[in-house]
This record gives sequence, structure tokens and C-alpha cells, in this order.
Amino acid sequence: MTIKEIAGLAGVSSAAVSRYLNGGYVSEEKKEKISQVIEKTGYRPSAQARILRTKKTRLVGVVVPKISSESISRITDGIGQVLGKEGYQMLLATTDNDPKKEVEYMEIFENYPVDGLLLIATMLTKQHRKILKEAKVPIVVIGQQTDDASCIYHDDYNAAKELGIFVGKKSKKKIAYIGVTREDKAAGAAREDGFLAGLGQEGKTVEEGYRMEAEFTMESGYEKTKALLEKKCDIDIISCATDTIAAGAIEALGKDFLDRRKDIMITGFGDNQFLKAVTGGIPTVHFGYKTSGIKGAQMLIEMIEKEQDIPMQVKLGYQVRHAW
Amino acid sequence: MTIKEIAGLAGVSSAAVSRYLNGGYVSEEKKEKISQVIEKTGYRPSAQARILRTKKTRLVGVVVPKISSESISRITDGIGQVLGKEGYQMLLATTDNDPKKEVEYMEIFENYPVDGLLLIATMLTKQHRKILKEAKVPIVVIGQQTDDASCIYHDDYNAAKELGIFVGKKSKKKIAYIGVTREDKAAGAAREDGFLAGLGQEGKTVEEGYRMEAEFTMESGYEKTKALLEKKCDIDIISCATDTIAAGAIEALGKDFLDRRKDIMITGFGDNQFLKAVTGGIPTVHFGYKTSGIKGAQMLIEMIEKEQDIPMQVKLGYQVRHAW
DNA sequence: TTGTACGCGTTATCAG
DNA sequence: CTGATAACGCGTACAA
Repeated sequence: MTIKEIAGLAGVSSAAVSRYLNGGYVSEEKKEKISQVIEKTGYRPSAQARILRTKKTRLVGVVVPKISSESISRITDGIGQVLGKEGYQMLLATTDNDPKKEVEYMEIFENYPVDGLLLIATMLTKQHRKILKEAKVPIVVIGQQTDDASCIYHDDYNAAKELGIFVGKKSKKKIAYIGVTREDKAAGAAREDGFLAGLGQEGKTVEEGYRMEAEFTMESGYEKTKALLEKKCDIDIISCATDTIAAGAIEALGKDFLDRRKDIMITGFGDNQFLKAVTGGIPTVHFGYKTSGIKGAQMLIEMIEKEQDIPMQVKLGYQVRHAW
Repeated sequence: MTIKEIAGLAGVSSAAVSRYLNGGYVSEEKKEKISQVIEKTGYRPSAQARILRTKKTRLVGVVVPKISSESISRITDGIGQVLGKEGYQMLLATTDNDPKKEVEYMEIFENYPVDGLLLIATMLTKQHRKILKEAKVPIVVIGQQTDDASCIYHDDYNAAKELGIFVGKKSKKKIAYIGVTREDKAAGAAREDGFLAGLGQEGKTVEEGYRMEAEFTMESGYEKTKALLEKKCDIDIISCATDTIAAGAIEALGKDFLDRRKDIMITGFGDNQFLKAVTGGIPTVHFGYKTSGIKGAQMLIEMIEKEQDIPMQVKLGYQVRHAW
């Protein structure tokens, strides 16, 4: 079914049908006729041909490191919700935590082409910077602050600081910190720096040998915690850079250090729902992940439709959650 | 940059450039020239124009109920992995658990058009059936058995039966079951039926008033468990149709029935990693979710590329996991 | 091996 | 208001 055939069946020109479809001038009489034919044939205009003409795909590329993570999937849920409502489709690429692939996909999308790009970032290399700057379509970065594009991110530093103050007040012995690579400026550097600043305010710190660096996985959290507790016996709080790592820490306590379990508090980041339900809630930080997805998508759509690319930086709030 | 401009700069015809791009006859000499021009200009052929001509989008539509669920995001991860490797892009639509939207998106994709469709299904209505049958592109359904399309699903019935036998052997008092809607034939009907069959084999059953129906959420699991335990005092095992519901049950036990916590065992379905780490592992069933995503994507690509649409049904195995 | 010319299904232009 | 007709950028018979 093409627009021409429809035009033929309705006894009008293809232009009239096109106008009918896109809200141009068509007499009531012909409208009626066209609508009937379309109804009967179940005709749908070809998106491809339209795109070729209009250069608008109503497609948004979304690049994520890995979809099976609570925080990322929540962000993605928010994105999908907005995009769907606004009549956009989401082209999703997962990079398996490989920054090289991230760049690769951004290039593919650049050319696909999509109307805009959403990047859920972990690290931003110079490569990323270059693409962000040279991009021909609007881009919104979610999860990291950057001056090279619009971005929406969480206030990791102050959240971590507040948590650090809480931990500093609470601890009577030694405090350990299991972080992630500082190349991730948000989850790595900002959280660690903020946490230490908070501790410092209470006259505490993380001493030499009490700091570990883990991957973004439970297994890694488990391993690092085990290594930590085997060496040190005077820890009463282990703060982790993510709830996933914290879950690994809890696992280690449950499996290998049952005797010390009562004496050690674990804290996390991200307010994982499973963790909260099952443990009754460890001290953690709640970020509005879904909200950041929603806001990010809204920002992007606005940039696309207003056709103005004034970079915007939005910092989202947080809530430190603990029972005491 | 269009193919014509490139042709002009290289002093050849646009056809030559096209052939160069698609591996046709081009003399070494011209190859050299063209490659240089392309290199210099950073030219990329327009995907849209190509699609218009070839009718091949290298796009696969993926329809999921909700991305922020461990099982679904694991499946999606598997899909993304395969698709990326094979040079396909994933067009993702989330339906927010609304079967109406599911149908809607399948229609959109049908026309977009995509080369194939992957549907992670919960319920299959007659509407779904109709689309599955009339579809013009290959479709693979993941997570439900159906005769109307190729599908890949888990052996929910037998897994549940084996778990039922375990529970039947273990229980000394009453057994409760928190299921989900039987409209979901896999997670609803098959698991419940299998579970009851397993119990039956041990001379046990779920008595009147010990059966609840929950949504696919932790909150719902929490509510139903609370309601159940407030009414009944002789339960020693609560089996849940998903690990998410089980997490809600554990939450209820921890918050509201701390005194009975030791005496009640919770079982689940899905082998949620968080749950396993934090609780030390409740009895549950492990399904290869990521595997089903991988297999499903592979099946679909094969159907697309071989251009043969012989429906295939693949049933994946399972592993009942419990410590005793 | 090469280039010309046409067609894919729309939308935009412009004369009626 | 309406209908030809020319693009959009590419692939591919076909003739050379």
C-alpha cells in the first residue's frame, strides 16, 4: 500500500492524501473519501520514506553500559515512559561497560540518524568529549556532570558527605570504604571525596589499608569485603559506593564472618528496593533514578523540538536514608 | 554529504561509489581514489535512503512489559549482546504492563518497519494471537509458549513441580502459595499447577484460604503476606510465584512478624542475585534468563537472514536451588 | 568494469 | 483548496 494507490482508490491526488495525513487543506468531502479508503485498506504511511524527506526520525538513541542494573533500568524506564508518550521510539544500545563501544555506538547513531542522543555515562574520556562537542544532534548526558553537553546528574558529593557525617558520628572503631574507580567521576570520585569530607567534619577518616576499590558487581563487593575483614579486625562500618557492592558485603558477612555480623554496619548508595525489603534497610542514599530518566528525556525532546541547543546542567537532589 | 558529491570529488559515477561501498566491481585505481575521498570527508551513507531501497533496516523491535525487573533486564542484556555482535540495532518499547500498549507497539513496529520482532510476553490475548499470525516480519516470543509464532520459554511447570515436591517434603504444617494472575500462563498458571502437582505427590496441598494472588511487585508480596499471616497462624512455608514477591514476603516477616520469622520458610522463582546474596539464598528456581535472550535473538536473526519462517518452539531447562 | 537512468514512498513547491 | 512534479539519497538493471 502506497500513498499513490490510496490516492487512486479515493479518486484524489497523492498530495491530497499527504495533506490529509499531515493536517493540511483538504475539503470535507475528500477527507471523508480518503478516510474511508484508509480505513478499509489499513494503509500506513512508510516511516522510511517520510524520514528520507523530512529528516526527522522520531527516534532517540539511548546508550547504556548495561541494562541489568537496578539504577540503569530505572533510568531507562523513565526514559521509555516519556519517549512513548511523546511519540518517539527508543533505539537502545548496551555497551557492556566498554567505553570504546560507547563511542562506537554514538558514532553509529550520529549517522543512523536519530533525532537525539541520551547517554547514561560512567566515565567520560576525551573521545567522549570530542563526540559530545561535534555532535550534529542534541545530546543529554545522564549521570555525570560535563560542560560539553547538556547533562542531568545527581549530587553525589553532598549526598556522600551527609552520609559520611552520619557514619562518622556512628562509628566507635575503624571505618572502611569500598569505592569504585575514580575515573567514574560521580560514583567514584565524588562519592569518595564527599564521604571523606563528611567523616572529616566528625574528626574521622578512612585509614591506610581500609580503602578498597571494587567493580560494579556483587561478586566484587563480596571479594573485597572478605579481603578487608581478613586483614582488619577493628572495623565497625563498611561504606560502599553502590548498593550492589553493599549487597556483596552483606553476603560476605553472612557467609564468612557470621560472628562479626552484628558488630559491622554496611552502608550503600542507590536505595536498592530489594536490599531495603530484605534487610529492613541499610543506610543508603536515595537518588531519583527514574526521575533523572524522565527529566533527561524531556530535556532532550525539548531540545529536539525547539531546535535550540543551549546546554543545560541540572543537578538533582538526594535523600540520605537510615533508620536512626 | 551524499553519494553524488563523493562521486564528483573522486571523479567517478555515483554507481561506482555505491559498488565500492557494497562490494561490487570497481577497479583498484578507482577504489583507491574513492577510499581517499571518503576518508577525507568522513562520508557515511544515509541509512534511511538505503532502507528505502533495500527494505532491510537491520533493526529489531523489542517489546517488554517493564525494563526495571531483574529477569527482564537480564533477558534484554542477552538480546542486546547478540544484536550488537550481529550488527543489528534494538528498538525498545516498554509497555508498562499494559497488554493494550503491547499490541499497539507491535503494530507500530510492524510498519516502522523493523526486520523482526522480539516479544517478552506476560499474557497472550486474542489480540496478540492475531498479530502474531498476521505479522509480515519474523517474530520470536520469549517467556511464553505459543503455537502462533516461534517461541522460547522456560519449563515453569516441571520446575514448579520439583520445587513443590521439595516443599511438600519439608513442610510439617500448612503451606501457603502467593501466585500471580493465571492469565500469565507461564508465571501464573504453569507455576501454580506444577507446584500443586509436586505437593500432591507428597500428599500435601494448599488449602482453601492459603492461596493469594499478587501483582508482580514487592509491595504486593508484602501486602499479601501480611494479610495471610494475620489470618493464619499455622503456616510454615510460603511459596511465591516470583522472587520479587518473595522479597516482599521476607520484608513482611522482618517488619511485622519477627517472632514467627524463624518458623516460616519463603520460596521463590527466578534466582534473583540480590536476594541470594543478602539472604544467603532461599529455595528458588534458576532459569537462564540471559540465555533465553541470547537464544531468542539468535533465532530471530536466523529467521531474518534465512528468510524462512518455520515456527520453532524451544523449551529451556531449569535448576531448583536450595541449600538442603 | 563503468556510467546512465529509474524507482523506492513521501513531502514540499508551485502553478492552477 | 487542489494536483502535477520535483526532490530526498541510495541501489541496481541495463546498455555501453
